[in-house]
Formats: sequence, structure tokens, C-alpha cells
Amino acid sequence: MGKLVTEMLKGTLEGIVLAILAGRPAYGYEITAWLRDQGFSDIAEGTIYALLVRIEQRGLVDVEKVPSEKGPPRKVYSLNAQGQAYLEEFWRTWSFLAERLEQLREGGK
Amino acid sequence: MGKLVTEMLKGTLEGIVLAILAGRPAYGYEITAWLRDQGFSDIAEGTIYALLVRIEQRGLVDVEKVPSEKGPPRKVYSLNAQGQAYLEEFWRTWSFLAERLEQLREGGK
DNA sequence: TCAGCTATTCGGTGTTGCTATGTACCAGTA
DNA sequence: TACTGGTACATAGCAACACCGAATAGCTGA
Repeated sequence: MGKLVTEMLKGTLEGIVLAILAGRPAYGYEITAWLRDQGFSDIAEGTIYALLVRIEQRGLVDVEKVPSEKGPPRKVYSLNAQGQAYLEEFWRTWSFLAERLEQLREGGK
Repeated sequence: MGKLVTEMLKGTLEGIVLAILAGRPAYGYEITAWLRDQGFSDIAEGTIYALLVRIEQRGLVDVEKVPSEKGPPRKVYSLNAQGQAYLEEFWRTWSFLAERLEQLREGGK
């Protein structure tokens, strides 16, 4: 979409991915494809992989290598308890921000 | 609040400031104080000033130097037509992101 | 004089997403 | 066999942005 989205994704993309993993385990390629489907047209693959590495190193997800019929093995990520807690914190922060912005938008009319 | 908010503010803080300026002209110190009032407890002053310089250089705001009774002169910023257009674009992008996130939050329950 | 509030500026840092590229596995096809 | 294309992951270099810390400067009251 553009620079605006890119900057806004900083900080939120991580939450988005965690939220996806909260629904079901998934692997990088799949997540990227799904996000593109959702309209995040220009999310780079590298971005998701780097992000997954980060949240893995922080201990928010568990990883399992699963062979694929169609290519190299998949790294399937699933949210663990720590990730769940972090995701809740993310939603609280998001709510805070969204409320303030909604107020600003109303006030600006 | 913490690192989470800091990262989320990337990209949105700019829109927040523009939205404030859409309501009325304002200067840096004032904006910072107002944001702190609103609960953005740890927004650094330097951050706002740097942001104001940026949006000025991009031609989104007009600037006027106004003497203060209590200190050095204030740089009062006001949103111009270009800034108004940019703000609308910001709201569109924000809506897009907020909708996706809201869907994710619902789906995760 | 000096502390404290108002007001702005700036250099350096860390995090993050993007770009571009490379690696690797597999199926279909000419 | 060689080539194309889809699947799947990794990484080095870059730019943008918010933070931190310190500096500068004007004014007021103790």
C-alpha cells in the first residue's frame, strides 16, 4: 500500500502474527500468503521470517519442523503460554491506542 | 507504558499530531503536555519536536513564531491543505489496519 | 544568584519493516 | 536432461522512527 502502512506495521505486525498463531499453528510462507490475502499486499516474505525468528528467540512461540510434500520442510510455529500472555498485553496496548485515535477522529469532525 | 506502545507509535504518532493540529494550531511543548495528559505517559519531548520538524519539511504544516510570556518564543504549527489531505490518507490507512486487527481479535476468541 | 518552569534543538541508539538476493526441495514439461 | 515455476526459509544492508540524554535559552520568584 505505501509508506504509511509500513510505518504503522512497526509494532503491530508482531501482534498480528501472534494473533494468527493464537488461532492455529502456522508456518512463515503460509502466514505471508494469508496476510497478502487480507490486503496487506506488500508485506515482504523476509519480514515475516525475521519476525518469526525474533518471537522465537524471545520464547513466545514453540517451533516444530514438519516435512512438506511440495518443498523444503516447514517450520510450524505455535503460541505458548508466554506468547499468550504477551498477546494479551498487546491487545491492551492496542485498545489504548485505538481509543485515543478514535477520540481524535471524532473530535476532528 | 513500555516498549509495546513505543513500537506501535511508529507511524501513528505522526497521525496523532496531525489530528491534533487539525483541531487547532499548537506548539511542541503544548502538544507534548496534552499527550501526557491523555495517557501517553512516556512520550519524550524530543520525539515531538523531531516529528514537527519532519512534517514541516514535508510541507504538511505552516509555522509561525509567536512570543511567549513565560519563555522563549513558541513555534506554532497549523495544518495546511496538503496536511489535511495527508491526514485523510492517514485515517484511511488506520481504518484498514484497525479493521483487520479487530477481525483478528474477534476470531481469536 | 539560583532553582525551576517554559520551550526548542540535536547527536547517538535500538527496533523494525523493506529490498534484494541466495539457498533448497520438488513437480511438470519440452 | 535441462528448464521453469511454485514452495519454503534465511540474511545482509538500508531507511524510518521513537527514545535518551544533554544542551541552550528566556523568564519568574525565592
